[in-house]
Amino acid sequence: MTTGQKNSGKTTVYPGRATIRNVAEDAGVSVSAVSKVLRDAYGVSDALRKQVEASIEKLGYRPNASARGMRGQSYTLGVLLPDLRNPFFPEIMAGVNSALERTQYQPLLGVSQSAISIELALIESMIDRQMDALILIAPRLSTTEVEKLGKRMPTVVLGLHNPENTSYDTVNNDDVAGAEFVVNHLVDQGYRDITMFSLELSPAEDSPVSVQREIGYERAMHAHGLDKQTRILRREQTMREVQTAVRQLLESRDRPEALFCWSDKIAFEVISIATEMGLSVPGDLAVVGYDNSLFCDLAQNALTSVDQFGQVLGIQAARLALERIKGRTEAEHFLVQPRIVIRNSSRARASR
Amino acid sequence: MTTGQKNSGKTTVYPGRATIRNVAEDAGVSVSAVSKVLRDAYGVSDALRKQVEASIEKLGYRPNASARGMRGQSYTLGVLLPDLRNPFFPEIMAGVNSALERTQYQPLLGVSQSAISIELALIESMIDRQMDALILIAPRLSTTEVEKLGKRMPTVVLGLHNPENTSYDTVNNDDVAGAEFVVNHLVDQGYRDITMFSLELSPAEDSPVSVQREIGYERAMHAHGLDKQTRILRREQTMREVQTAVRQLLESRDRPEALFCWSDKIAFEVISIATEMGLSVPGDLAVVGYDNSLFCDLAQNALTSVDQFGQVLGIQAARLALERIKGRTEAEHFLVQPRIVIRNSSRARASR
DNA sequence: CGTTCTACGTATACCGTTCTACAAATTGCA
DNA sequence: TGCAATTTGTAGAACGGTATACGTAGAACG
Repeated sequence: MTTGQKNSGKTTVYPGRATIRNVAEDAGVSVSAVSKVLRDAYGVSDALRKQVEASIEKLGYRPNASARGMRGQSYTLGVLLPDLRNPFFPEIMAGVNSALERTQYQPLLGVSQSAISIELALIESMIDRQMDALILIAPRLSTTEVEKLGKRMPTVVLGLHNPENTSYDTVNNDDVAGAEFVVNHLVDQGYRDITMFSLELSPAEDSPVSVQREIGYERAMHAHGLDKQTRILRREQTMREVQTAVRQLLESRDRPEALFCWSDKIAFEVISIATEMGLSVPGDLAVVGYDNSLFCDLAQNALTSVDQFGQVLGIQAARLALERIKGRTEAEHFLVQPRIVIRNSSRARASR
Repeated sequence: MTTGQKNSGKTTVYPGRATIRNVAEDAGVSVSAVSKVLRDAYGVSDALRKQVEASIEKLGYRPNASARGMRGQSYTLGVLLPDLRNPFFPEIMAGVNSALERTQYQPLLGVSQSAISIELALIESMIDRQMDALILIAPRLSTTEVEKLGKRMPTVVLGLHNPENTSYDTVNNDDVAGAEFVVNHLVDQGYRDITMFSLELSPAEDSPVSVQREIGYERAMHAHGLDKQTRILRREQTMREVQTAVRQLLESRDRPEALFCWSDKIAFEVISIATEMGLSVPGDLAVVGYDNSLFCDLAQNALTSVDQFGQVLGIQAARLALERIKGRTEAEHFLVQPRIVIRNSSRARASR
């Protein structure tokens, strides 16, 4: 029979809430009038607005986002993060949040665990949920796929350089400049043999930030006449991969004087392994990171790092997303100038 | 009339997608039939199912979650985090994600920035968005408010002990036991003068985890006859508050031998300040944290900490939420037994 | 004074699902 | 064979908003 479902009906266990119709009735006006007030649409007298707003207040009415999503907007922005463990991403979110604070829009996060399959599923699922726009943070997707996505819905991307594309906006810090700052600073402190620890790319990805940072690194090394010392080590981001590579590098005869890591996360790992091996930082090895994340400031790390102003990036991303929703269709590309924050991990090299 | 304007008028710049009607048409069946297949409902022959599934596949159809939300479920779970910067929360999320991986349900995160006003707004906004259930992680809300919420919709709470409540489920680690482990371990290592650094509560909050950990601390200290050494320092979670308090404590004449911090985040800060002051850990001060978060393992921290199995907590929370959605109404309370992970920061005390 | 604007409101057709009520076809059984 | 029971499928009314099309006053204008 299958009649059993006791809580089947729509009334379920949990009580209903005021609808736009209730408000209209209470205010003695039409449903359309209420809708107009809600949307701040044309053709509403002051008196009507007051009237309706009073009823809304009185009934504690809140519009149902699903219903809205069916016809117009859902007032929800989807934000896609690869990983919550990277302390840089929270900064961006803080920016997004603060930019949307006083608007009707609500950002909701999805976490892809750095897996491209989950990333794709998450994007689809956000589209299913009628998100008004998507903010992708450091996506694994290829630029062509993101470009396709941008044609489907308003899209803003952080951490993927591609100024030529037309269908989506980008927000980035100037990774080339950031890397140049690092090399210049290290050279300044007396280091010459500077290796870069970068990210191994899967074939699918094409222009994430690490590539830009490599360009900046190479360019600056070249400018200082250090072509012979130029060395880039690339590894996937898994702990095991990173640890063995770092250990190997630090144990080898030609251990560099300084190591520029493409992210703080890697740099912390480097400090850890160096410490374990009895090497002192910066005495035996200078270390520089990228992101200037929370933990750089702790004395046990004291990590020199490039600050890319995550909050600013987040604020701009939110702004661009809202503009897209409002109707802008030409792509816009925002670039923040980073700064280097100097700490003990790159202190001047003692002359030998 | 109203033939099939394929692009349906208002579809703006972005193209439409297949609807349940398209699928029905393509498969040559009724809309209800397709809906039944989607919901795995009673009264579908094998042949029909095959037929419909083929069309779904062919058209790349995906149900619109907003439309679903209007009638029944939205297949979305809202997860509320106070703060992304705390490295413990990602663990929980990983658990939630993995538990929902193979289901139709999608978890979406909201971040309250540890502000009770944002937390409330976020909860409302998730209700507006027809979330099927809410998972609150370490909420600032009082238990009474959460209780009210639990009557409105399926709710699971992490990090708020209240086994007596009836309207919502809880998932926790045994904080009392965890704190006892810490004290027992420190005593074992030869420490006697053990201070606890805990959390200052606003009047609104009533039983967060820190209180439970205080109870465990006090109980264990008492069991070891260390009532006279029992000392709890409470501070709000802001960096400034914590730093000045720690500095003061470490500078004072009666600096403790060991400091048990209610969270890793605090413990890292303690290590930093101690390092800055020239104190060695554990030589001059043993430090223990709580959460066993990612960075404990780094050699520069080497922080002994209590592992509360965040992933397990997340998995259980997701399970309970799904059960609630399915119709369970009696509250369930899940408790995980934590374990202590011993590292260098609490190494045996050298006898004086 | 008749006509055209403009400002303000309303009626109502959707949007894409779910799910109840019901019809039709098939099966079971005496 | 007749009739009830079961299985399989369909029609169509919601759900709670949005937005178009339209009606109705006054005001402005010639």
